[in-house]
Parts: sequence; structure tokens; C-alpha cells
Amino acid sequence: MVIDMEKLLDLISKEVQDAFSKSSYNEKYGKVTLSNRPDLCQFQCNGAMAAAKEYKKAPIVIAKDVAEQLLESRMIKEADPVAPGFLNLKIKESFLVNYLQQMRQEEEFGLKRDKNPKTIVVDYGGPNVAKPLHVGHLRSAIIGESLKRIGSYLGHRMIGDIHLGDWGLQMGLIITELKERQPELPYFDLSYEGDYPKTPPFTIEELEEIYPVASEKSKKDPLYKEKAMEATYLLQKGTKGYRALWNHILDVSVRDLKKNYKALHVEFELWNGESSVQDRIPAMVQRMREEGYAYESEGALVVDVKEEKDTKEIPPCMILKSDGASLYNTTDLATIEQRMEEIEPDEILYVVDKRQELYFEQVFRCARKTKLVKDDTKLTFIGFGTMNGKDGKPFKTREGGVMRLEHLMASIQEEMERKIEKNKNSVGEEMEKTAKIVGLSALKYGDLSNQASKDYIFDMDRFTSFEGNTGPYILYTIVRIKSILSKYEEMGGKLEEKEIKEPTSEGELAMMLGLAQFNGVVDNAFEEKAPHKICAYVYELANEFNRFYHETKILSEKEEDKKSSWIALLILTRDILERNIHMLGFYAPERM
RNA sequence: GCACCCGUAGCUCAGGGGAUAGAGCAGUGGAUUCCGGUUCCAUGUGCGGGCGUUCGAAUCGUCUCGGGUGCACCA
Repeated sequence: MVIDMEKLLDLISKEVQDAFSKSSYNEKYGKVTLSNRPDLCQFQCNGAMAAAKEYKKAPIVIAKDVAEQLLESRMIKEADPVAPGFLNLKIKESFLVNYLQQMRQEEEFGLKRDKNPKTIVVDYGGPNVAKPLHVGHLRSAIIGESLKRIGSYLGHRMIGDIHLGDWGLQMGLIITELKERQPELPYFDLSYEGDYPKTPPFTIEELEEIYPVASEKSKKDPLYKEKAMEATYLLQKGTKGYRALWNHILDVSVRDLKKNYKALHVEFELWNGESSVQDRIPAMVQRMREEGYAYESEGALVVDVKEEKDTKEIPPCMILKSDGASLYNTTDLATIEQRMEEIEPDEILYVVDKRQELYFEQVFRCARKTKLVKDDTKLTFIGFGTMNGKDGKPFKTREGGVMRLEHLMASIQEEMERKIEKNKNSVGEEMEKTAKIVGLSALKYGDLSNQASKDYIFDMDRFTSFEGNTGPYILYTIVRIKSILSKYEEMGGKLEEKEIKEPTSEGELAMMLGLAQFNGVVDNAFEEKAPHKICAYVYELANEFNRFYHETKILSEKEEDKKSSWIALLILTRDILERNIHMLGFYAPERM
């Protein structure tokens, strides 16, 4: 039977709230938080100070009253009223141990699944076809993937949509350049009736070379640009040859994207793009017109999205350009419409560059105003900051260009190989594989450990270090636990049927308290859409383990009882650490 | 011009009404030579500045100074 466990802080809060009630104070003052003075206590309740005004009593008197009620508590060992009115709490070890034992038995460590699981679409990634992924795509992928995984653990139905940029002038440009180079291809023969070749007339490398060339030419040559626009028009009109060519571009490009995202351990449930919603645009625009939302302004079709409470001017949301063409807004709105029809999400999360905040504010308001979404459908913008170089400016290659994601990952891997080589624990292929895993942890942890909304500095040396608050340090800690456990097995020990006993040291107690925080932390991280809180937790837990490890000789312990309790504790620590890093989007090797 | 975001230790970052503001890195000193020395412990300066709200402010409000970003036919 699976019982969702209450979060530890909730349990303690409830206990303290009861104590407030019993001493005839309002239980709302009984909220308990983690202590910010670990030297004094483990948990604290500040409610007595807040309650002082209402009851016209000194806070310390209230705290004392409440403490009295807690004398018989089965979970609180000490409740210490301290001036001016803090209530300092310590938990009973027996209760803590039971809690951990239960965590071990429950699915997902008793992680409290949301009672009303939601369907949440996560819009992240947003790459353009025929263009290589670069560091600008990195944060969206990393953060989006993590939020998706955290949400899934909490029981939500998370659906990641890559939202490809696969429509518009860029496609016309590529087709035009192809035509210049290979006019003899059947795709350009408008009278061609036969089947088109199955194999694309280009490789991904060629495709990536073609786009910038075409883009450059169109800027300089108006005639060329006109051709590109003509090609775009023909493609959108559904011209057979152009469609066939477009399909090739998409195939080649998507295959390459999948490869790259796979290397990042990022997976999308949906590979929809701008093209997926083109068919529904005319009807949607028509409806907005008919229902009086959209009107002509300066030649363009717009929907007003201003609101009374605005402190600044919010420009209207443009639906069609003055030349009648659709634009990004149109596609995004149509995408919302499609998602509502096909998926009916409770929420859509947009994980995009924070500079697009105003733009999405317009789109969201427009979607709401034009009833594309239900009143209770949440549209959430999660803006992330820029990844900067050591100089504090946007990350660039040495030549000053945009760095390709592949290149960035390759150089991290190289750096990792150099470091791992020194350990001499692995060679050849295994080392390469390990370097990849550890490199990924360096990159993702380095990114996620910062608040998503802030810019951060990518520092190769710091991120790949095995010391400090880094991915490799976390992995190393996990590997160390694994190593101890396998040594224990080699010595004839069994990992099963162990029971966690009451702690025998401060370090062990701290570790236990840390482990018990797990479900509260995950919950909070998702609530605030803040993967960095998972990072902070993982780091703390790793530190607690290392401290414990340093002061405790586990394998040479003579008392079998103690030893087996520690082994059980180690297993739980390993499992929780691994579960957490999985939520961050990476995993630990067996050795490193 | 208007609006939004950010200023926390030498550096990179947490903390977003509660007690003495924390980590890591770098520096210095030490421990452990044992399950992986990629570990552990100790040690210093700091909330850009002013005014206000509050029993209590790094946190909320306001002004100011610095930095970044955005303001309809790009995405």
C-alpha cells in the first residue's frame, strides 16, 4: 500500500499548531520552519512573537505556554522558549528514525504526490531547423528538462514540447540557395510529376553552411531576398516540390537535433513546431476579427492588451503584419489554441530568455482576452538570464562568434578527461564515457545551481572542479558511497534487510535530518520553479555525508548493529542523492 | 524618455520579515595516513547609499547612485 507521507515540517507544524490551540491561541501561529540557528536547535517557531499583539501578552509568555503543551509530544524532544519569543525545537530521534524507515519503504521515498495532478505543457528548447544548437539554447534545455522531471516526480503529467522554428523566411532562404547551387534538382521543376528522391540532397553539415550564406546574401542583394520571399510563399502555399524539400530539411535537421539533445539528456515528448499550427491560423484570425478583438492599426491587425493597472505602456499584440503575413505572435497564439484542443493543459510553462518577458505578457493577455484559454488555465513565463563568459559579457568563442553547443560540450569533456586521467581509475573507452557523464554534471549543475532568472558566469575551471559546490563533487560523493557499499558486499555483507537505528553521533543525526527534508525540498523547488533549490539541497546532503564519513569508520566497525544501520543509512543517502540529480538531468557513474 | 530586473566577502553565488547574514573558490593554519587526501576542521572583511514602515529589515515602501534589459510589423 502506498501512503503519501506528510512532509516532516508539516508534521511538526501540526504538532505545534495543536499546542497553540491547546493553550487557547490561534493555531495559525504554529508554523514551524527549519532553524536558522543550528547551534541552538533544529527547528523553530516564531509564532509567539506574531501572536503577542493579538493576545496582549509578552511573546515569551506565549512561547512558554506552548512549550508546556509539547512536553508529552511523541515527536518533539525539546521545546525551548527563548527571548524575545522564539520557540526552539528539537526532534525526537525515535520519531526521526521511524520517519526515515518509512521513507525507505514508500515509493519515491514517500514523496507527496500532488492530490490533483495537473497536465502541464513545458515549452522549451525552441531551436531553429537548419541551424546548429548554440549556447543560447542551453539554458532553456537544461532548466526546462529539470522542471519537467521535478514535476513528474510530484505526480504531474508533464509534456515537453520543443517548439521548433521550422517555418518562415529562413526556410525560403535555404530553398533559394539550394536552387542557386543545384537548379537541376526535380524539386524546382514546377511541372515535375514523378516521385521525389528519398534521400535528401544535402547533409546536415551542408545545411548548416547554407543558411548563413543565404542569410548574408539576402541582406546585400534585394533580388535574392525577393527570390527567398517567393520561395517562402510557394512553400507555404503548398507547392509540392518545395514541400518535399522542406521535409528533407526537417528530417535531416531533426535527426541532428535529436542527437544533440540526447547528448544533453534532454528529451521532448512533442516535436511540434511553427509549421504544425499554420493550418489553423486563418480561422483563428478570422474569429478574432469577427468577435471584435482584432482591429486594424497602422495597417497591421492587432489586439489591445492594455490594462488599467499597468504602470507602463503595453503595446497591442500584433496578429498580422501590415503585409498580411503572420508572425511569431500568431504562431504562438495558434499553438496555445492547438494545445488547448489536443492536450487541455492546466498550465503551460514557457522556459525562455527573460528578455522576452514583455512579448509573452502580450501573448498571454491576448490569449486570455480572446478566450483561447480557459479562465483557470495558467500561462507561466519562466525567464532565464544569459550565460556569460568570465568577462561578464555574453559567452563567445575566442573569435567572438557564437559557440556551438557541441563544441562547448566537447571542451568540457576534454577538460574532464584530463582530470580523470590523474585518478588512473579508468582508461580508454570507459574513461571517455565517464568524462562525458561527469562533464554533463559540471555543465548542468553549474547552470542550475544559480537562480534561473539571473545571468551567470560560465567558468570552466570552477564548474569542472571536483571540489566545492559543483556537479563533479556531487558525483564523487555518490561514487564514494557506492564504493563503500560494494566493498561491504565484497566482505560478505548483505545490503538487504537493514534497519536504520537511532543516531550515535551529531554528524549522523545531521545527515538523518537532511535526508528527512527530501520531500519538502522537492515540493518547494517545484512550487517556486527553482531547480537551484534542489542543487542547494544535494550539496548540503553531500557535505553532511562527507562529514559523517570523515568521522566514522564504517566498514571496520565491530558492532554489527551499528554497522548495518550505517549501511542502511548510506543506501538511503545514495538513493536520495541519485534521485535528486536525476531531477537535475544527470546521473552518476559507478566509478570515476 | 518610460518601464522592468539586479547590486550581499577579493572572486562566484545562496538567503527574499525573525536571533550572531551564509556557502564555495582563493589565502593561512591544522587534522585524518583508515572504507578513494577529489575528505574534514579552524581563521577575515560584507548586505551600493539615504529616509521610512515594523517589536524586528539584506528582505517591504520610497528616494538616490551604479549595472543590465525591454519598449508593434524580428524571433
